[in-house]
Amino acid sequence: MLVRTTEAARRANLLRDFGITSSTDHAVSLNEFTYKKGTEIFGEKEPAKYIYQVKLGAVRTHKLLSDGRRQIGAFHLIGDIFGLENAALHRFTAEAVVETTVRLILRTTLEHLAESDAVVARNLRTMTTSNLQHVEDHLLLLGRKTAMERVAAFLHDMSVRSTAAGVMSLPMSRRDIADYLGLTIETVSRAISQLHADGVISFRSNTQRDIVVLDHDRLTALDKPN
Amino acid sequence: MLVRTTEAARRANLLRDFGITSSTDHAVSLNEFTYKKGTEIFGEKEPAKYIYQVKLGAVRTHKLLSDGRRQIGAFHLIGDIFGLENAALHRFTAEAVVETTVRLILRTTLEHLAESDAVVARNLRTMTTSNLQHVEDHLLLLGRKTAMERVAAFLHDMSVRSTAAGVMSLPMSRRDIADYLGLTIETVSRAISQLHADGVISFRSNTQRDIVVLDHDRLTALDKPN
DNA sequence: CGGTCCGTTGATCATGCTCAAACGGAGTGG
DNA sequence: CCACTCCGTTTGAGCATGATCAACGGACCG
Repeated sequence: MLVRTTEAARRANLLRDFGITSSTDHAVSLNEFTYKKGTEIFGEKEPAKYIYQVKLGAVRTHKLLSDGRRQIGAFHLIGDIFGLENAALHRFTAEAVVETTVRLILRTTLEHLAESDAVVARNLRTMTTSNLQHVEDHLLLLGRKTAMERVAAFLHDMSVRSTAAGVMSLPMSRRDIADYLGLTIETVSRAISQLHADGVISFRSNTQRDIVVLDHDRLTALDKPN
Repeated sequence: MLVRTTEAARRANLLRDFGITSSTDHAVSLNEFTYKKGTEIFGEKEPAKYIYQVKLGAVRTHKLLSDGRRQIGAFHLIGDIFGLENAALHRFTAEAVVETTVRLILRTTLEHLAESDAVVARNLRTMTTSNLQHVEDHLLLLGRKTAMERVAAFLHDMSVRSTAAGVMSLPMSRRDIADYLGLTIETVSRAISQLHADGVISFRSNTQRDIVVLDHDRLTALDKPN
């Protein structure tokens, strides 16, 4: 009995770790899996069997045109949920940007849970909504913002999301950033160089992936408010 | 008693008209309202009090940058639901493209209904999902497609959605189309002229807003498949 | 130490934007 | 009924932003 109680508590904790609160205790199986850099986690149009949370690393989701042009929809950092589709099939391909460990939860489990537990259902809707909000904001960026505004918005967003102190370490390549912002790698590189020359950002260590935001206000000013 | 039953039946029918099926009968108040061409139905960041369905006319939803640049997120035609945010505030401004009549339903009513009725909840989720899908596909268009591909995709989509026969009547202006596709009115106009010159489409009547798709295959070929 | 990958920088190009003018319905008033 | 204006659209000419093509350099890795 004691064992069963402990096990239920552990599962409840795992569920809570997944960012999903429940009004009652439920048995939910949570597994972990690690993907090497660049490998596919799930493909577009595959059945959406699991919902994922990034435990360690970073994930990108993208769509492709037949000739190889790529649009990255979002980057998912530690703690973020992804693969939550509310549909039978995934609508993006998900890949590990770097070596990445994810937690998995069966979609059917969560949906079944949502049927009986309004709190879980509400949580799922909230997550879908924040997905939607991000994508909607990205529409405006892709449709109407200049290259510099896009890069500034990206750095600002990453800075807010990933930094505790002033340094952020971008796990993704210039190509990934370019495909996220609807630009080329050269344009992204030039914009970042410009920001550096203007004293808005600086680089830390030997790699180009650690960026310090020196002038946060100037960065946000470059990204036109909406 | 008979009166009450009839009233319940009427309400159930209205709910069904709204595209929301319910497992049981519920009292749902449905109102209609008509907006003049160009008027605002709701504004960005306003409380999302109602959910809407287009009964007659057409609606556009948009976001603005501070300097007036506009991104239209979607056009809603007859039968379409809009304003379904799953959040406290609207994230787009909605305006009537032409004189438009909408059906309204209180968001709280629907949400309350969804709490107890899993079928309603599922329907709401399905609608949110199709919103999400449309926006995600639009990301790819705005980030990676050429002007001609965008216009072709737009005409194809409108043709599929609004046409019974071969003629579609576009209710929105070139400016609206441009702001939807992330282009300028001149570029949209040139692309449409090009399609006309190439014999892919033709114009009906005296106005420029009735378009006949002559070569559906060639139109879809111009929009790269994804 | 050679090779590869990734990012930067430079030079040129092209797609789509800007500016400008003309066109053509729709509506209005003489 | 016709002239007039207004407004949205088309078309043209030149321009600019960002793409393309190319070369270089540093980091990493065998």
